[in-house]
Amino acid sequence: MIQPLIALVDCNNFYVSCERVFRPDLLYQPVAVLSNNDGCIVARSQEVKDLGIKMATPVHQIKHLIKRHQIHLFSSNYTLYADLSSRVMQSLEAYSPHLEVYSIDESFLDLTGLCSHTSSRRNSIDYALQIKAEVFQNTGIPVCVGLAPTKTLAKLANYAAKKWHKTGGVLDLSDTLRRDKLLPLVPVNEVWGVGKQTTKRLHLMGIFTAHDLASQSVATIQSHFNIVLARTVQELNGIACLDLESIAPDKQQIVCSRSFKRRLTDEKELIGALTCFAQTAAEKLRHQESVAGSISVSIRTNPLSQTDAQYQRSGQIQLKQPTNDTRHIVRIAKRLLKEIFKLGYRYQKCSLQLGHIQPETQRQQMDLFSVSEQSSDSSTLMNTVDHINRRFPKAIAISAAGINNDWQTPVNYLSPRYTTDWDSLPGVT
DNA sequence: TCTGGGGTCCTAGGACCC
DNA sequence: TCTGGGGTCCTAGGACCC
Repeated sequence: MIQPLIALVDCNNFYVSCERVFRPDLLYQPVAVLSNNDGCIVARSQEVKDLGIKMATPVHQIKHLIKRHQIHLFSSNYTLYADLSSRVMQSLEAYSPHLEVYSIDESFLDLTGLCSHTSSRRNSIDYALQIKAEVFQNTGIPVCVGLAPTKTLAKLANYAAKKWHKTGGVLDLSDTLRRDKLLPLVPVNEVWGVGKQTTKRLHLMGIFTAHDLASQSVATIQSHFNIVLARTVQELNGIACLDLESIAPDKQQIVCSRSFKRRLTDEKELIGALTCFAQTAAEKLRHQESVAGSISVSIRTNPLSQTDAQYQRSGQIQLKQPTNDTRHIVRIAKRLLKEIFKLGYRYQKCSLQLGHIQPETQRQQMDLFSVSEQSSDSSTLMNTVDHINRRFPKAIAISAAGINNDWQTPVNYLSPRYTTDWDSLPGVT
């Protein structure tokens, strides 16, 4: 039987690399990309990591470092990142018939039988090096490749390929001898699926490295923790428990939420924000040809504020009849907001959540006594709106969404949409 | 003054049923 | 004093991921 071979291809400092593709002058400069609100650091170049700046650090805490080291900042340019991501994934498709796009910057590829026919490790390494070179050639994005018989080990191989430069950005952990050498060097919190809380408890049990965890009996871990971590132990030992999912399942919930640039106190302004969220969420819902059976809305003040009075509440409604009509969702959201809104608080964040999502085609039969809230021409109208908005973004919107939404996030360091907007195409002089 | 957003999965516990 | 047992469904909350 052929040993399975999974590759994890992960882009290096993805958002930063995207910015650098069009700004080669920044290649060896410290570069960071900021979160939606220009509030936190969400991507760092190696130079920034070397300064000891951690992921999700609030910008205001490191102003002095930004100034002293002249760190180049960028607001998140998701349009650009999404486009480059799809180009990376397109390049990868040539290398395996089974590909799972795991996130915006990484994919699992099933290479079983594709490059192990000589059973020499060199062969798989060559294949991975080829993948790496082609992605860079096609997109300008550097990647690292981890190879192993399970997803968890492939993640680990990728971690090591990134950390130890002499691997050349490619590492194969198919060989158990090699695993025995590497796993004792990897802190247990670097294992995929082991987070902060689990790490704390593992430390108390004297488990500090990936090797320590792999040596535990599955039953022990299952009894002290849960099935998820028990699977991780098996995966670390080369026994696959997690399948490659080449077909992305439909989303089970869709969330839209934002922190506001400034605190909102007026119900009208919250309605405006909520209406925007409802439009975005409903559009996503229709894009996967689904309807939602429940809607919930939540609002809160800033929990980190020492001076503001705190308030947080959410409300949910199960719909008699599932919908994907923006107008209907907006109506319900407004009604929910009315129920939970309290005057006199400074609201920092608001979110809208669609749940109980099901395929449109399986929309349940109405019961005998309910009156349809979704008119028969609804889907025609929504399709038309989506169609127009795809060509002319935000051309059609619900009026309550407002035009001057100054609660929206500041983008002080936004780069152009180099690849998706004619007027932003980089020129050559 | 300023601290991201969008997801998934699992578990415990309550309600309810027979 | 004793106060069934087993099953399902739903929800809230925790933990994790990128």
